[in-house]
Formats: sequence, C-alpha cells, structure tokens
Amino acid sequence: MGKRKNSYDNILNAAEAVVLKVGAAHMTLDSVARKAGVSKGGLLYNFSTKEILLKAMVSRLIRCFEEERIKKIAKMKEEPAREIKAHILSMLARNCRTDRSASALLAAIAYNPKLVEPIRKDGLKFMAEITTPGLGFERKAIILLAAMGLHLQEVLQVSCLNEKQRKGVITELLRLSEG
Amino acid sequence: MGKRKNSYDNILNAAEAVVLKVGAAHMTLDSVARKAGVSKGGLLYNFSTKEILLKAMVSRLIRCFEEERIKKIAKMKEEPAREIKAHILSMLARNCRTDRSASALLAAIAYNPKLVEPIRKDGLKFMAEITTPGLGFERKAIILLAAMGLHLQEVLQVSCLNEKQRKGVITELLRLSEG
DNA sequence: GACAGTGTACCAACCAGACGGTATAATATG
DNA sequence: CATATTATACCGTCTGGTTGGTACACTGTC
Repeated sequence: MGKRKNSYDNILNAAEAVVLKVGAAHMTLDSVARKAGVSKGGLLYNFSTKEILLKAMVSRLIRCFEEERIKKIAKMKEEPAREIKAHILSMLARNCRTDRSASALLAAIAYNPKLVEPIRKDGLKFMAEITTPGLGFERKAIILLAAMGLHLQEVLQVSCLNEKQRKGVITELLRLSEG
Repeated sequence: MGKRKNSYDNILNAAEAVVLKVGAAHMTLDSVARKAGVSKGGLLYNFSTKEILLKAMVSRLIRCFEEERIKKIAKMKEEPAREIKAHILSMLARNCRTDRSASALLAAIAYNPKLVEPIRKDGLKFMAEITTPGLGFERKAIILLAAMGLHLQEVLQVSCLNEKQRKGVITELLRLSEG
C-alpha cells in the first residue's frame, strides 16, 4: 500500500468540481483529467473506467459523512438524543461535504441509477441505528426526512429557504429531537 | 390551431421513459427519438435543441403538479389546513407524476443546473402561499420539507422506508398539518 | 373543381467534434 | 534494473445538430 501518490484524491476532487460547474452530463474523462492537471492516461491508471470513478466518488461521500457524524457524536457527550442531533447537523453542515454530496449523487444517478444503492443502504442503517426515546417512529422519521429534504433541495439547487429561515428550521429540528 | 397528429407529448413521454431506464446521462436525442417512434429529424422539428426538450420536460412537470394540487384542494371542501394537506398528498401521490418528477428533474440538472430554476421558483411560491393557522413558520417548513424529503429520496432512489412506514409517515404529516 | 402556393409535420443522410477506452512510450522512484 | 506512475497518440463509436427533401392538408384564385 505504498501510497506515494496524491493523484487519486486529486482526481476525485476535480471530478466533483467539474460536475458542480458544468452538470453531471458533461463530466467527461477528458474534462476531469484536465481539471486535475493529469493526462487522461494518468486518470485511467487510477480509475480504469468512468463507472469506477463514479463509484469511488460515492464511497468517498459515504465515508466523509460517517467520519463527520462520529466526530460530532463524540463532541456531544451526555447530551440527550445526541445520535439524531449529530445526524442532522452532519447532513446540514455547510462544508465541503455539501458539494461533495451534490456532485457524487448527481453524477452517479445520471450515469447509472444503480450506483446510488450504497447510499440507500447507508440510510437504512441509520434509520435502524438511531434511537430516540420518547419519540414514535413516525416522528423520528419526519425529523430525519425534513433534514434530508432540506439537504436534497440544496443538492438539487431547488432550496427555497433563506439563511435565517434555514437556521430556524435546524434549531426547531434539534428541539424536536429531544421529544 | 388545427392540431393534426402531433408527436409533441409522445416525445416528452419517451424522454421520461428513457431517463428512467438508462439514466439521465444516456438520454440522447437518438434514443428519445427511437423510443418515441419518430426520426431524429422529427424530434428536432418539435424541440429544436436538447435544452429546449429538457425545459419542456420541466415545465410539464410543474404544470402536472399544479393541476393535481388544485384538483385535490377542490375535493377537500371545508377541511382544516386543506392547502398544505393537498400539497403533501400531491407530492407523495404514487402516479405518473412520481416518475415524471424523477426524470425531468434528473435530466435537467444533469444537463444544466440552471434548468431547475423554475422548480425552485415554484417551491418559493408555495412556501409563501400556504398558510397554516396555529403553526409557526418552522413547523410548517418542517412538514413541507419532510414531504419533499420523502419525495426526493424516491426520485433519487435512495428511499429507505417500506410501504407501511411510508403510509404511517404520511398520516402523521397530515395530522401535524392541523396544528 | 382544377391548380399553384403555403404551412405543418416529418424523415434519411450526413457531419464535425466529443466520447470512453486502448496501446505504448516515457519517466520517476526505490 | 524493476516497478509504479504518467504522457502521447490514436481508434471506433456516439453525439447534437444541419441539410435538403417528402407527404399532405389547407387556401385563395380563376
């Protein structure tokens, strides 16, 4: 595993940037290679097909989300309902992951709808893992769906909340999480 | 307006079918024409560019949703909070519009993110129009976001509720709508 | 009612460039 | 040197779009 290269992540970053800039349909191997500053040969050495590149984008997205969630849970020692709160905050954090989520999801589903299956599996896992004492299943689901809805609206660029409203909604979601 | 036989809607239907089947990235003019049973020339007679075809998909989606919403509101005479309820039910109805929504949205955003702007505008309009006496803005927004979240999860094929859970969530959303 | 003219709806053939992918040569590193 | 990594040049196919043309309904004129 002599990982001397940093082209790998570099290329993934470039792919995300390209998708955000020109749309998933125009994410071509050439454009990604150009953006990453490597030749197409270099790209194809790291990701031997376009589909493999897309899969890598999706799994990096999942990994990033997971890491952030864990970190957030650890920070909230003893707080009530910290699992679901960390989930909400990770999903709606305004960091590189927003863009990452957008581009990976859009590129994957545009190219081959099957590629998003790992994300669905991940969602299933959370739905089962997150326990919310004092909250029925429906209430829990609604809170998670609202957070997901806001996130996906932003991913698809159809969000219709301003910054203040967004903050208010997040605060309310956290309050509701406590039951 | 002597409408001789016209392939217009036929082509839009074909475009939706193609997107659902092979992914937005593989929705080509050729494949749409083939599916619609017309030549590419015939397609380009009706939609002179691919972007115009995508725009037509988006605006038909908006029109369909609006029609259904209006119909549902009319049916619910006197019921409390019928506006928001009709909105929720229209969004989550399992009919041709689910697929329509999926394909139009995915194809549009893949090709050119700007094409979804009309959908955002539409969302803004609803957020302003829908009044829910006895419900603060945040609560209203959360209900609408949860419905939207479920819908978008289904559009993106990352939904993780089974049929029974889905029904329970919708029922709870309607209950919450009454304040 | 014959007939030229007009507009609508469509088609087949084609094109230049872009596409994913291959083959292989060049270079760097251990 | 051996291996890992990157670059160059190319290939066959596909892409969005253009062109020139066909079929036919309709309209006005004589």
